[in-house]
Amino acid sequence: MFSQSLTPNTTHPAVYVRTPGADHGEELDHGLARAALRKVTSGENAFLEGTIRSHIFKVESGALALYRTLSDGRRQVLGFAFDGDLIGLGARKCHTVGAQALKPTTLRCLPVPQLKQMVSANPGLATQLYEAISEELADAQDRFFNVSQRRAIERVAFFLQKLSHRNEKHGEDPRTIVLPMSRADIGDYLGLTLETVSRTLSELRVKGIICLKESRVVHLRNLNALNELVDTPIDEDE
Amino acid sequence: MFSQSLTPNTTHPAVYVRTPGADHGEELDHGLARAALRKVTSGENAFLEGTIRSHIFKVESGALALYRTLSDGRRQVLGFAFDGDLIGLGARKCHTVGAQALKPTTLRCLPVPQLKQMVSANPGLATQLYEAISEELADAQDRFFNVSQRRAIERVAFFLQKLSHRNEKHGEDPRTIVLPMSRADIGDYLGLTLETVSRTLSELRVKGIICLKESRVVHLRNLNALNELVDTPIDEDE
DNA sequence: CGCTGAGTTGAAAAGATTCAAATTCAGTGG
DNA sequence: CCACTGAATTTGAATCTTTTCAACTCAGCG
Repeated sequence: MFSQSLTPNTTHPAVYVRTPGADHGEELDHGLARAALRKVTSGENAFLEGTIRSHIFKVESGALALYRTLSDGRRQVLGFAFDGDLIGLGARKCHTVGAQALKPTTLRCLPVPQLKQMVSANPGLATQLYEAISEELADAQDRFFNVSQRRAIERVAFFLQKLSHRNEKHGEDPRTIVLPMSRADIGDYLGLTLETVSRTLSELRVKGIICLKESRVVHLRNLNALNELVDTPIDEDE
Repeated sequence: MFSQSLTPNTTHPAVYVRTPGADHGEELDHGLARAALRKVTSGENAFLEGTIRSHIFKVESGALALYRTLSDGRRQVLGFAFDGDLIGLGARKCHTVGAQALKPTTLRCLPVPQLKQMVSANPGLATQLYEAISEELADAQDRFFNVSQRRAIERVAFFLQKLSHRNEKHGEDPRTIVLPMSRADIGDYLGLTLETVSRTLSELRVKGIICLKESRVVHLRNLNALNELVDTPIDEDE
């Protein structure tokens, strides 16, 4: 599509993949299980934008924000990574996004040469990586779809719905969402200011759709209403 | 990253790849060269969203818009494809986007089973597809980056810059851009209304950055100013 | 107990959309 | 060849949404 090759100054977005329902293959998991553990403290970067992609990582625990920085200092959060997610994948030599821990986080680190070795030893792995990235792209398009032409309330609903589905997949309560990220991080992810995020959460609370126990703990009181916000972009009644 | 696995109702975005500077490998090109030709008229769909992905296509001539449709009928254009671009790639069985011709277009059609055969015969092809998709993802992130948090004028500048770079790569005049798509298509691509796109082009004209010979022919009079709009999102002076 | 950072809320301003009207253009049929 | 029709585009004005700037609250911490 239009997008890829036209970009001139596109730093290349290493592909940041999270394990889908099915995982990336035993081969990969096996290699990762024996990989070194690394701890990063809250606020620390697992890797920086533009640095050599020496390892790929699997998040054991914690949470990270994947971001790019604008020339003027603003940043765009491209996604969040949680336990079980793979990050740092990609065909390019350098990381095209940074990965900053949102809280204390532990990572398995698999050196890229070792990954390459595994791929050449096991051709099926390349296909798995292809599929994983295909998922990633699907996700990026979905996010684009749900952000670029939508109102703040729809964007925030989309965000909460995603987290809810994630909880569901992990056998956790889909109605209780613990946010490891700040309002600013959410805003940078959804293309909104932190004030708008805050206001919108308040609006959802007033409408009885969510309940804010603490500022970082969201309880979804009305999942149907939330889903409707995501599905139907116009003609939402009060 | 966060995006991929959380999505519940994510239709899957077959990966729509265009040939990067380097192509997708002789193997693939070879297969495509012998593939059947198909003509689609302006407005016709090469394939529809949700239908079985029976073939992948290479655009021989013409132009297409790749889009998804919202439940309320609105649509999101995810990209445009021009001659040389590959479309229809992806790991999923069904197309997750539709591809509508913007003008009379010819396509090479390679059946997916044949592609699979080629991949199994040539493991390197899987890696090439991986890299191609990695590019595609890079592009999607770049677009997201340049749309979600930016003003209309910056979005339109980004769009024009992309087309200019594309021309450059193809040995065409980077200052003269012929738009095969309507203002509405551009709006659906940039997350703006068609009126805003029109107004913004007028604004760029008034500022002397572009010159509109015809409504579909844009001449870039001041590339530096255009690039600045893309690079620096704030503090643009009049 | 005062700091500091995160979050909330208010009010004014900026930006985009919506609705509507006018204009241009391409293609058609007389 | 020209008027006519419909689609695409441009432009205007009112409205709506989000941002911006600022004030205020709250919790954790030295």
